[in-house]
Amino acid sequence: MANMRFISLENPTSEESCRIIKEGLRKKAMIIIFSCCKVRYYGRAKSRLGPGERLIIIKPDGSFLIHQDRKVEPVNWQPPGSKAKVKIEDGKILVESIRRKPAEKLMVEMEKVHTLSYYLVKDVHELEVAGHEEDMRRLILESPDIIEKGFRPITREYQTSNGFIDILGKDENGSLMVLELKSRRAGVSAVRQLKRYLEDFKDDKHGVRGVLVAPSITHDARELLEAEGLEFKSLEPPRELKKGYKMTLDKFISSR
Amino acid sequence: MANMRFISLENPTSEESCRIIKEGLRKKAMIIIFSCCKVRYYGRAKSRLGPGERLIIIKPDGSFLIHQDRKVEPVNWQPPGSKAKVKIEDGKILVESIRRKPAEKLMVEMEKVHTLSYYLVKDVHELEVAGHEEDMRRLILESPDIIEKGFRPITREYQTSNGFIDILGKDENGSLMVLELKSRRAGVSAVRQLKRYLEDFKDDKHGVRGVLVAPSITHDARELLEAEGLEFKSLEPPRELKKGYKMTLDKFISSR
DNA sequence: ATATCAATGTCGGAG
DNA sequence: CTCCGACGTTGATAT
Repeated sequence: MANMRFISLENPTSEESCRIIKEGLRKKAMIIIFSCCKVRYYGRAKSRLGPGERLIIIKPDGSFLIHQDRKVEPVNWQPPGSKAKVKIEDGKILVESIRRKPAEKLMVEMEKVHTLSYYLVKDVHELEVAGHEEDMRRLILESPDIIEKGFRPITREYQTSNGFIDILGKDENGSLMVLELKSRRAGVSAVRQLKRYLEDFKDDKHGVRGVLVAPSITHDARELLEAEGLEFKSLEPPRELKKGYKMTLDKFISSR
Repeated sequence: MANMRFISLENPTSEESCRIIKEGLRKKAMIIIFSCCKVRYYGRAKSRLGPGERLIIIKPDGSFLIHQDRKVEPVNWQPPGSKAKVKIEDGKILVESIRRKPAEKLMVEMEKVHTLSYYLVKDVHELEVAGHEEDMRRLILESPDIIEKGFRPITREYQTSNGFIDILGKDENGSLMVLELKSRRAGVSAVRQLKRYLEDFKDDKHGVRGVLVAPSITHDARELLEAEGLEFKSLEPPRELKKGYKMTLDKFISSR
């Protein structure tokens, strides 16, 4: 059993639970508890959750999650870097997690632990994702003609008094073009954002074109856009994952 | 054992795992799996996650979470309403979760299941929270003098061409006041938002005051605010939970 | 179903 | 450390 990478208990006593949770915290394990509990939180906001059965997760990095049987979001949580402590009070297990700045405290009082386990986790891989606004930006900078024939980018992240323009460029006639990128369906707020950027250029002699670039646009946004004399260019964010990147990197490292 | 509200297995075979997961899905249980797995996702974006040990949660409402040993957010997930299926392929367990609209698919391929359990969850309570923007709004509408002596709200959620104003009112001299509320430290984006709302009123004869109401403000936001002739009022969101609300409601229901 | 907006948003990157 | 903006944001509410 010396090799055991995890421990799992059913219906442990409070004393057993307390001991195992402490052990898990000391070993920087991922601790999983299914129990009937009450929860209180105080910090940026304040909350209270009456008794019920929930899943509690304490991660090696200090992240602390309490999940109900619905929704993707935890009902209560603490971020990475938080410090957890456990003790017994009136025969019940109390788990606290504290964050220093901002000062926040999460308190879990367990009536009954159904299962308790901890795991010494081996996981080195990071998620690889494609399809973000940044992927669109790269695509446009590499292949500007995707926007329209003759489009030439000048800068990315150009600062105006109303925030940063995603891409600034010129069309084939030399007129300035301000591109606002959205990786998802664009709403009126995206149009308003584009409109604000253009305020800095309203004295430009050649005239300036504002172009919203997104996979699609809502009805209201389209109306506002046209009323403001702006343009829409439909573009899907590229969803290409780099092929074999990690493999190559691994090879490089192991072959040195 | 007929009363058993949960099942928990250590190092189950693929066949056992598949059977138990199916059973859990059928019973609308909360399924918890700790396993070495690879993950792929395709939908609004696309992602790939190489092999590693992770915690997988399938909730009765269809929510599907994959948690690594760090961070609060799941590395991959599906929202409530998604449909999960499980099968064995090449001796490995494949779990898929599909969402119809937008079309999204999550695929988990498990190399080795360390623990597998499911729970028939009893949890009726909802979280009670205080400290939101809405709590600030209520406080101001109930006690307008908190903003300044003589302040009188006219409407909440007043619509402009640039979105909804949180609270519109008048000061003791009859000048219009536009309040923008933030329950957290306000940044430049909050000031820009307030600035936009005021555009609709720039022709007002009495002059209009724009007031950002938040517990604090960033340095840059303060500078922009002052340059634009706007004001800042420091106000903490009240963090008062209703006392004994549920108790009273329960009593009411049980006493009918 | 769609659109809008708050959130203990979380998270990453830049200054 | 703070600040700023993107996110497969999620979740709730109003239309």
